[in-house]
Amino acid sequence: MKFSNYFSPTLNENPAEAEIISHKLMIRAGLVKQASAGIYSWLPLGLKVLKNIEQIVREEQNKAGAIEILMPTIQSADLWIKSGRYKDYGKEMLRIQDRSGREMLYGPTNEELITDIFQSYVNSYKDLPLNLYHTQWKFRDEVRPRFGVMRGREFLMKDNYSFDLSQEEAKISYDKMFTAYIKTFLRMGLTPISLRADTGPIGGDLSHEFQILAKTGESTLYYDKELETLDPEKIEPEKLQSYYAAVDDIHDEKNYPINQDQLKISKGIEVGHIFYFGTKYSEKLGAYVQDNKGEKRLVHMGSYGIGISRLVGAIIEAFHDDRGIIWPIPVAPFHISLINLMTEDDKCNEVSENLYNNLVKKNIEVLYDDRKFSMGKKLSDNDLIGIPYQIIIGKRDLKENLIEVKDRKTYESQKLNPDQAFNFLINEINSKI
RNA sequence: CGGGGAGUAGCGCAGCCUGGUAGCGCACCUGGUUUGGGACCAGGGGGUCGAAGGUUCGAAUCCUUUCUCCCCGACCA
Repeated sequence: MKFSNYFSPTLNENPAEAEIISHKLMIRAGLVKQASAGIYSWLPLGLKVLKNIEQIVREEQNKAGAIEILMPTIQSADLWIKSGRYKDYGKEMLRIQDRSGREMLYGPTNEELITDIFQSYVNSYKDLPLNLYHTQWKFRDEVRPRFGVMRGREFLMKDNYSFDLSQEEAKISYDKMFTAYIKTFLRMGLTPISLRADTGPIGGDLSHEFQILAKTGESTLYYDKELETLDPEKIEPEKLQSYYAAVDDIHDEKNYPINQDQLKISKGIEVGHIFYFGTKYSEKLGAYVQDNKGEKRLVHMGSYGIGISRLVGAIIEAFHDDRGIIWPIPVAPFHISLINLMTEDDKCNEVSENLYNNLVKKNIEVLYDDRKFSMGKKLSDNDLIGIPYQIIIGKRDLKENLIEVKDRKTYESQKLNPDQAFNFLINEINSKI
């Protein structure tokens, strides 16, 4: 993509409305624009990241055997009245009426709808286990939205729902999702810490939340340091669940079950939550199957959520410096910023265009900064946007047929000729996607 | 929902106390000069001062009402 043809409005100054670093950077780098409190428009760069995150989550869900569907944002109140939550949810639920005065709502979650879908079609234990998911916008009318997309009222969430014949089988589904979650966050370059959690208003008996480490995180986590060094190929859910991990209001300084030198303390941001809640909804909404003896049995359910839009902010909280964002390659909006410092110079243009075309042919995503701005403006804009690799092409080095390849994270750079740079980056990026 | 703060050009802000025809920086447009870390010179465009009402000869400024946004707290993916 040529920057001059793109739409990526960057800002020099910090927006008055933003408080935390990820929010500031998201606005300055032109990822989102606030539409109203806790509601955002996603601009091209932000949308690319959002889609990349969504896709990683999707791939890991599919690998774990979940099946994708798509449920609507607007739901009828009927099912919610049946489940009892139309009353319980209170003012957080955005209630609306259609033209004939029918009670509708903008879904804050989808247990009711999914259970209804399930009970409409599934009648036999032979069809279990079943695990359905979708990635859809939700709306929760928070008392106080804040922190940009990290705590929006409208937010994109992947949520899925597992159906099993028994509690034992439900635990197997639960552990599959647990494993998928760890793998998902590791793939994004994050360090996930899983914590046993209170089940909260969704109700039930087993629940874990997933936090990712970030210096600016809201909660303080105390956990076994083993949790920091997980091999995505060898995730053992039972073992991981046995490790110590607690948030600060649960952790007891004087009494915790591991050695002091095993204990790590870090800040975290919650990005996922999983629940096993048994037959709570199947009971209320009548989700039964027949078992092998022909007897009707309530299905055991679990639900699993990942805050996709929140992750965009959380990843920035985890990866940034004072120059801007530092995207991990798997979620980055582009792989390479190709910065042409001298768009007036024929040689610079020629080398830039060639390299750009060759990289694009190899399916590398390149943002080619061909804008007619001064060098400093372009360099700082690209640092702000945070694309993981930069190729800097200027008149000075080109006299010796050299261009600069810079790592956005370490800020280390090397001078290579264009062919070497091409080969280096192809290898580098393909090994990390 | 309780407490606090803010709405003036696209963005960031000054002006308000003490009423008198609205200003700065950035961005934007035109021309020129520049080019290895947010360029420079010259010229230019852009605001019913959040909205409604009131006081006054006169309101961005004083008064009333209202809307919106932000921050702190209680709650959450």
